[in-house]
Amino acid sequence: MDGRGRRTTMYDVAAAAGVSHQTVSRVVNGSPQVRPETVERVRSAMTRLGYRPSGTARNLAVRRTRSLGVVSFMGPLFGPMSMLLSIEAAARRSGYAAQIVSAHGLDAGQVDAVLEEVLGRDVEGVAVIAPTDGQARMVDGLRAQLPVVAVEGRLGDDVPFVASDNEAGGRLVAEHLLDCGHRTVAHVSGPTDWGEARQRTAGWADRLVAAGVQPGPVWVGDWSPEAGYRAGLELLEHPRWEEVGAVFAANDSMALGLMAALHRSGVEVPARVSVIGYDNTPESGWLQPALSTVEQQFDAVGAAAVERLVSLLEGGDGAAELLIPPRLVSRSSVSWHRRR
Amino acid sequence: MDGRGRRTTMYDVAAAAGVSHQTVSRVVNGSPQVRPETVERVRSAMTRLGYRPSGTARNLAVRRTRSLGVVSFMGPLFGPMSMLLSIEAAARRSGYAAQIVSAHGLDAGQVDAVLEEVLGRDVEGVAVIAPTDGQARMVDGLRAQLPVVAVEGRLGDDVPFVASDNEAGGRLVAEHLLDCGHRTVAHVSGPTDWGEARQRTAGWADRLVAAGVQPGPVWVGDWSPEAGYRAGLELLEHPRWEEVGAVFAANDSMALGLMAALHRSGVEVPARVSVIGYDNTPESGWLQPALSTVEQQFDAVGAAAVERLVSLLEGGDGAAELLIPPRLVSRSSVSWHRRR
DNA sequence: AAATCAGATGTTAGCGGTAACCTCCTCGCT
DNA sequence: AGCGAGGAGGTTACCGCTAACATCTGATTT
Repeated sequence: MDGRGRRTTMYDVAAAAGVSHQTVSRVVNGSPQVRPETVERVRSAMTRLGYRPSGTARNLAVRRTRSLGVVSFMGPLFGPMSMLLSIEAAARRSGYAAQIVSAHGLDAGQVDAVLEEVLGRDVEGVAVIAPTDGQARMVDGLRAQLPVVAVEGRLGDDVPFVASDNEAGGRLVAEHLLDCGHRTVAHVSGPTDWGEARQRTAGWADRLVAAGVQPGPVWVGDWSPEAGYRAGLELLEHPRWEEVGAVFAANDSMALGLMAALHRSGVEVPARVSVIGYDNTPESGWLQPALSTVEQQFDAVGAAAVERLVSLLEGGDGAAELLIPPRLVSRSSVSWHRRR
Repeated sequence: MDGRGRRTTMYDVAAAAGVSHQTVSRVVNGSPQVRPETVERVRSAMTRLGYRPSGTARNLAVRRTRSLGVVSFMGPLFGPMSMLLSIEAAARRSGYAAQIVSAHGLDAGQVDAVLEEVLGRDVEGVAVIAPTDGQARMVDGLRAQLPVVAVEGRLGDDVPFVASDNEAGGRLVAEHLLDCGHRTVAHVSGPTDWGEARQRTAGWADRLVAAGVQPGPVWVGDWSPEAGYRAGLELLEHPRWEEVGAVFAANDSMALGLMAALHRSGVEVPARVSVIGYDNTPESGWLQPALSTVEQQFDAVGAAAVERLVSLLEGGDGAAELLIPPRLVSRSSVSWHRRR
């Protein structure tokens, strides 16, 4: 800015350095077509005047913003949060800025406002972290306008989709429990309108059935510790409680609540019943007992999502679907089943 | 975009509706100076052609971007993460977009790159979440260019600063412990180059001293559960361990690790020793025992930060400093001290 | 009926860059 | 000496919008 509030432009620098604005532009963009001494003169004029190029003007001229929208439809849960960060980092590595817009509520008005918002920022593509159903249709308008990739929640068959393989995760859990000799296992699932929750449950059930084991009683929670706690109390009242040797909670928070309920009722984990969670939050290894769980590779998912989006922008066609395998983290909350 | 890749502009819409581009502009911006039927004609042309206004061009013309930079210098810790989200939400409520840039590392090169990045996006102001020292000087260049507000970590005396009142939080802890009859309390602090850590420690120590109690042994951790665990093990070996009736961990994660260590060694919490944390993470109420802790009002801090920044942009002068009081959450990990 | 006025719309000139094309100069070569 | 090539830099025309001012109606005033 100069004295009268006008911003310092290339033309000012050009005048000060005794060259044309185009030469200043060349210097700014590191063109080799400028003599070193000229570069020096321009550089010094720039710092003397405190010049900063206008990204806005540049974007307009080149007709690119190099920015991606990231819309996230939920609060500060561990998973979604980690995704957000990992996408931002991946985008930056690819030379794009991430325009993050997060909406906690999910009502139609909200969703529309968020989409308007992100569209209005001239992003070149959008990654939608939409783990619950019902956002799919609302996002239709978006898809018509620019490349979209769905992360963690499917948005429709024709939208490229990247996620952690929750079905595989569920299977991993079932397998681990079977390996440990468990034949009756209960489950506290996530909300049924979350694709991730359904898939974890499905993978788990499938694997059990494949082994000739009947999936045990199931409770539906909302990811919160409290939901796990309530499920735990009800589990203790369940007619088949005596037979239950293990419980699979669909995330670590619910596993925590569940263990709290069991503990309060004097039920020992893993001596009487094994517990396994999902997420591998930084805390889970330090719970009592240390929680066995499944770790998702958020970084890989975020990187893949950005990569797909960028390839779409560059004219490639995004492969339909990519699932990143999770891995089991075995700790002490699961133990061998001792037949009673 | 039309068939040949040229984007649909106001002029296209204008032509299609038989008006001038300026009238289209008026319609887009909801000017009352346009006849309803004209509005209708323009609107229909817009949807027919799939027109989207270019925010970039608009920003250039009005010479405002209405966006704020938010730079965050650390990883996915609960506190910083919550701040990020709350600032984004507050900014959006005030009509600004938040340009989030987060850097995990802190070396000089990194910091400069991040600042360049955020400056290059034409933000009007910047909120810096810089909880550790050493970023202060690096941010000097920024300050010269545009309004800056520091969040959670002071950036220098002349930079407006908004944070949760950590000293008050420390005092709250000490007071609570004193109220419960504890006279010897140990402390696992955060890293000493975090202002927040130092202030929690200072508030805690001050309050104890004011009550004529000598602050007990102190360990320095890095916020991780593991650090808490190690401190716990060392605490058990400490010559004065017998006298220690309570431990204040500077965040919930370390409190968790600490409790794990105590548990593993057969020390009962809170029967033998009380433990109190800081942060009130969603999980802390469900630990065993439920963790007493201090809750920070991240939403209020974020809102205040944005408010200050916006007021600076509008020519106001930011008040120097604002501290938001935290509140104590009393649960069962702290109990009355029974004199032995 | 001429003058006035306000509402509705059009015209022109930027905003701060980049792209494409053009000019000028110097150097090497025949 | 004449000529072409290429390096260094300048000119001009956009990019897609808004601001400011100009113009044109038709209705109202006198």
